[in-house]
Amino acid sequence: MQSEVASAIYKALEIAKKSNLLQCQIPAQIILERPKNRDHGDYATSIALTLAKQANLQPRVIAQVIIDSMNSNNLLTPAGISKTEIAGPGFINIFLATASQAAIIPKIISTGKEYGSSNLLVGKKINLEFVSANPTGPLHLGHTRWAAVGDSLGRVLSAAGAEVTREFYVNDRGNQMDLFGASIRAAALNQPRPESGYHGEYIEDLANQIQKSNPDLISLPESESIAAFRDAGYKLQLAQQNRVLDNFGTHFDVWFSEKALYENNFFDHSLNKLKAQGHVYESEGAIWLRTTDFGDDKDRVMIKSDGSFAYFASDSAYYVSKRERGFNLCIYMLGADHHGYVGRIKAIAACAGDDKDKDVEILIGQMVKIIEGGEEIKLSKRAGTIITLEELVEKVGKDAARYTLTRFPTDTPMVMDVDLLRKNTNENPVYYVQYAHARICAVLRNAKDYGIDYEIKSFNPELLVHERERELIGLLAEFPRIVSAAAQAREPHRVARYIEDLASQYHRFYNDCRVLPLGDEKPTELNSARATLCLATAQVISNGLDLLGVSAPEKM
RNA sequence: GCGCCUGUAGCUCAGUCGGAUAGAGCAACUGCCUUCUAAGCAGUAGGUCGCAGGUUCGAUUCCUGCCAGGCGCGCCA
Repeated sequence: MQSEVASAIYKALEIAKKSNLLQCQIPAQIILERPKNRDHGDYATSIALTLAKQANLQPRVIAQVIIDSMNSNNLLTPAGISKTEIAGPGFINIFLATASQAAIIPKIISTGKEYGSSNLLVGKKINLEFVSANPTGPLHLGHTRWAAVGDSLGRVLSAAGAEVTREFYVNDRGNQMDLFGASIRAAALNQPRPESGYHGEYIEDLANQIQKSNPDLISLPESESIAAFRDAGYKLQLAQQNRVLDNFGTHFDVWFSEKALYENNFFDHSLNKLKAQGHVYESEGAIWLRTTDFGDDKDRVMIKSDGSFAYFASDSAYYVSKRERGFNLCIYMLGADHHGYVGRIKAIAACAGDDKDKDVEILIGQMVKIIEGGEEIKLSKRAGTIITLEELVEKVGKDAARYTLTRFPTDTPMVMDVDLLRKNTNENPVYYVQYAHARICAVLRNAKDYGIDYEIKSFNPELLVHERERELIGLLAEFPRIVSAAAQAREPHRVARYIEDLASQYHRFYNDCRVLPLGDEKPTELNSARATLCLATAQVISNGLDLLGVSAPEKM
């Protein structure tokens, strides 16, 4: 409906311009908004206000010209418009005819799971990198935020037509890995762990497991033994992360090994590529990338003066790898403690000859705090430091954890209240939304028992005239727009906020509009039409929850 | 010192092409179930949108400065 309305306005403007009633440039897109206030119609546009200046006319005069043009050229009825009015400084409020508004219902049902999808990002091949935790310990809260939001963003981008690869970068080389190996070995020997090593309880678990399956490692010469413990521990820990993420509903397409960047001369290849662009130089015995050419604070060392690779070497080669694997957009999701990397990653892209504003995007996730019993939880037995993903899921369940983490924009620090997430009331938005879905399913089960026919083919759109019905339908029609906007802005939380609105709107409808017959009444066409509306609503809630990776239960 | 993020109701937070009377949940108060799931709905109350300027028909939204809080500024990974 929306596009019909927009094009009707567009045509009206064109005609008015042709007949010299208006002198202005017609914008390519007519923006329709949903007014907050229902009295302002189903849609409203401020087009007359924005054109006022260049047309050199009062906004209200322009609005009148547009409306006259729509009237005299018979544009209203075909677009499903029943009424227009000019309001305030020059808004045009648009009211839809019942039947044309309700036409979205069968469309939703027949489109099913695909309703909300678009081709907005068709042709975009996106590398979505998130979590990328070091394989030296369990995933903690910061990772958890990305595990939820990143996965959801992947779903939203896919729904917008993009081809998305979810990627986890495994830092499987370097000092940290060696410290990790030494820590496990120390635990196996019952010796004190290295000063700056790893101290969580899980290190002992790893040591025990390795001892059990490979009792010989302990007796190897020290450096070999550390390496052996490192490699064995790394495999176990990575598998543990994989398993936990899997339980969480977050699945990666690629687990990319940092070590692999140094195999088959790939690093040299990527270095040559950067050299060819002219931003590599040597100084004080080290090899540098001149990232300051592109706004970074300082140049970065790739190969240290002792000949070893700096971490940044991997970053640069990794970027080259992504681009060579055919991705035309690389999205990095980083924790706030890494936001200092934004400049240098962008600079790598630019040094590789890419457009740092278009080919790379970096999303920063702010910190997550978790409170229970009114106090912040800081300690985790397992990790030795902060609470883990696994522990969070044990406490509140997968759905509540995922939902809560995805319903806030990532650039805001957030507080999770464990006690609240365990509540089954509308304090807890997950249950609020899921409950709406379960409620609809119950109504539909009962409708079936009544023999009420809510198939598309018997749907009569003229009957849904109640204010609550119209509001609900209007909101259902918004869903594709919400998903597209969420994809465009890389903000999956918009989907969450939308389904909360939708759930609320459904509950209001449910309260005021009886779906099923009362007592001995015989089912009417209105019962059917309302049941069909219920079915469409359930579909949209379910699609929305699915984009967040949260289940849509049929019973609660 | 420099950079990024944040500041909206008592609390937790929404509010991007700048739009009409700034919203939701909780907490407080008042109603609604012998009939669809009350895990729900309706109502009352609650605000100098951090502060001060600027841009314009119009600013919570854009720009500048300031104040407050969080985080980051290695030839570590």
